[in-house]
Amino acid sequence: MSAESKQTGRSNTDLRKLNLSYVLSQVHYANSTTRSEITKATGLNRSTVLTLLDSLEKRGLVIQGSKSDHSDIGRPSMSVNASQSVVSFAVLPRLNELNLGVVGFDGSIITQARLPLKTGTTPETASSMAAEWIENIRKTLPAETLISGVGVAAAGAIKTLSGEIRLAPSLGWSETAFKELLSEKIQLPVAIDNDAGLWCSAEQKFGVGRGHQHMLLLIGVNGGLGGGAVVNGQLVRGQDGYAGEFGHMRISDKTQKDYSGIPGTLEAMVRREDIIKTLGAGSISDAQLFELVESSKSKKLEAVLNEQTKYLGRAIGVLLNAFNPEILVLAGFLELFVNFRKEQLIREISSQSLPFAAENLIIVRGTRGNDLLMVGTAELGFEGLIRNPLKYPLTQA
Amino acid sequence: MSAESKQTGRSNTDLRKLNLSYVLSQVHYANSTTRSEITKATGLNRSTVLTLLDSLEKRGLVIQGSKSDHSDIGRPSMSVNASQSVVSFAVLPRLNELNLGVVGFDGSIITQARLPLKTGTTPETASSMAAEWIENIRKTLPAETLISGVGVAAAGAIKTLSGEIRLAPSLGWSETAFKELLSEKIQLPVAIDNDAGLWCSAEQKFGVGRGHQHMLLLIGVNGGLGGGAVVNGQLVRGQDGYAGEFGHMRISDKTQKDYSGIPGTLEAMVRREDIIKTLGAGSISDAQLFELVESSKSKKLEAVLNEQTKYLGRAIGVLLNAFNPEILVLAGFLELFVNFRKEQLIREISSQSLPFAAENLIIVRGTRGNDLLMVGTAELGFEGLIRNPLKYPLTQA
DNA sequence: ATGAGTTTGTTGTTTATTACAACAAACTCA
DNA sequence: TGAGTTTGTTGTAATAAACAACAAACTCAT
Repeated sequence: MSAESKQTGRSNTDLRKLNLSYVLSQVHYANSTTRSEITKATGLNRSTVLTLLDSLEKRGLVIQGSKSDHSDIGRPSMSVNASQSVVSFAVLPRLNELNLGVVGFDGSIITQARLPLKTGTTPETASSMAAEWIENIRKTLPAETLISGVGVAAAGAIKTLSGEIRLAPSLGWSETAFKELLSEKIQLPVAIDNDAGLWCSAEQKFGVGRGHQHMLLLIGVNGGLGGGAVVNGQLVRGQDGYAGEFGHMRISDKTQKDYSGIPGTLEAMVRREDIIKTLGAGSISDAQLFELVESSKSKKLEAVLNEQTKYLGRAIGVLLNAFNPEILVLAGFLELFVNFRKEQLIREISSQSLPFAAENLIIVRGTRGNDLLMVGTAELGFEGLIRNPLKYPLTQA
Repeated sequence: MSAESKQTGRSNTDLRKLNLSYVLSQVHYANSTTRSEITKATGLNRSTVLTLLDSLEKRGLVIQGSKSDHSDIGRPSMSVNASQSVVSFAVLPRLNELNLGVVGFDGSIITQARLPLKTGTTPETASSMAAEWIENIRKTLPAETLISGVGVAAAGAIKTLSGEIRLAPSLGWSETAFKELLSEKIQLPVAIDNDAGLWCSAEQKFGVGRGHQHMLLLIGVNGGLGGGAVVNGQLVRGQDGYAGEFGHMRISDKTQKDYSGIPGTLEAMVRREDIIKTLGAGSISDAQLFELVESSKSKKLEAVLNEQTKYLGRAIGVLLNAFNPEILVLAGFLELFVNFRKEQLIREISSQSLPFAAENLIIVRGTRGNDLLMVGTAELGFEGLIRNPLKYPLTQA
């Protein structure tokens, strides 16, 4: 499909920008690589790669090492690494905490903090807390540090272009211009997106979805079920950024409602709470949950899981028919179904979707831990830099 | 998202290829335009556009007219038109007929034919019929005609890259390498895709979806319900080309089955047949159907339509949550719901999806008639040419 | 009609960027 | 230790777009 996406005529300068951008993204996603590998990957001439890398190095974005350890024949190629001196901030407001971090362009988490967030904290207050933390950290960073930007991840409906949080039930926020609120306090470029979508994107770039151009992610937590889709290597955001709300897909005539009040949706039918209740457990982690499920012999649990697997399979079937992805990632408590119900799940999927859409599908668990989401959120702050490596407004720390 | 899609390093020659491709697509989609408009649209220098257009004209792809009728101030800009001497063939095998056509690069349908297709005709026979017709037409074309390629559209599961028809129920075909079958008979590049997806793409390029980057299409005919999605200006095909099978989305616990045997799907709940039966009508066209519905006072029809609107709204809600498109196109007999049930439909949609995903949505009828699909199918034959205007293997007629 | 004002076509020159060629450098291996 | 191989580096060539200048073709006011 070569419809006009938004491409326009390209000049010589644009050509260089494209090549710089591609080389920089190679370095960023590979973290550590060599000049000769970049030469092979780009298909550009050795001397051209030299020029490109030199100008990236001059800007402080990459570091060319003297030699890379290897044992191949021929002169060893110079190592190329993403600079740790270029950083992006990640801001993740959540139910009870404000999770903050500094992430290096090499993908390392340099610092992070968890500030408690009282219920009812306003966006105004939360953004001030984040701004203050960022300013304090900024002072402690080495003088040569360059700041690329700030990424914010929130659970809810986010209008990505304008940076508004339309509704974030777990935070009790609505209709807030959060991007503006934060950016005017810290004078840095801020981007904001839905957390599930960012997770999806992060799995594709750094996690289990590496190398896949078409993927789906479903993630279940206590208060909801979200998702994301990658099509042709790009996260699907839609017109305003509300795409990927797979939790609210209605798949049943049943009347039980999800956290948004819509009946019969995936989020209404597949609930962590219901499993916890059946187990008679309290507030436990996913890991603990999986242990309990594994050791349980409860018939009632069996029934609940059967029912949930049925509906999860149905929803996945719908999504496969729509997207025909290469890989499906189940994260959060949904890992449970990969761990203990994979066969049943696959049966449900195949009985409820066209066989073709599922025939080459890979189903995997998501990457454990919250580090991936933090890196993925910081990624928002790197996007502008990668798109335009030499002109993007990098700020001195 | 600037993940590595499939971009690679770009040379000066690639730069020219990109610009040629962009200019050519501009001319193709606008059909008739002027040099100065291309200059504005591309942002390239006047002299550069001159060079680009000259080399396209030398290859016989565009025609630069002496003058364009206008009444603006200043020297009039030269008109630029897509050449009608460049053509693509469209092949559309259907239930009872083989629809064939020659489409000019300017979007005009030059010739078309409908050959009867007996039930049970094999892919081998059908491809021979198509090949024979193409060879005959080829002889009648002016000597300077250049053939870009052949596009095939079929209803069913099409593995687009390999060109296999995995299953086409209405034709009774399965597991057929149709692309290979046809291409070896005519020695022309052949591409094949799902008809609903092509319709969607055609609506975006030439029809009601013009200018939209995110759109959805649902199309209902007698034997089934298909769809397509455009994300970031590109048709979503997925891993193998099976994406967009919205008819087989399961949205209900009910057990009535669709034409593929899956229960409770959109295709099972919203059926043209059921409306026809309620009306007591026989084999009628969509236009006749709409007239009958408009004049009917039947309570039974009322009930059937209410029920179908409910499920259609539910399915649309699911899709809006997934894709957040700018525009939704309802085509085939589904136009009915835009004509007579739009308010109810919108109510159903909003009660079953997040309000945000639908707030800026445009709902429209599809473009009437089969011409659009023919043009869209021929488009498959133009894709290679547009991607690489100077090197693509154009064949003399 | 006529000339000022405006926009586009065309051509020669300049600038930017990558490719190419040649050689030096750094490694492996026999 | 030297042949073979691959990479780094540098100077030059090739390619493509931008720029500048002028001619051409039109509108509009006088």
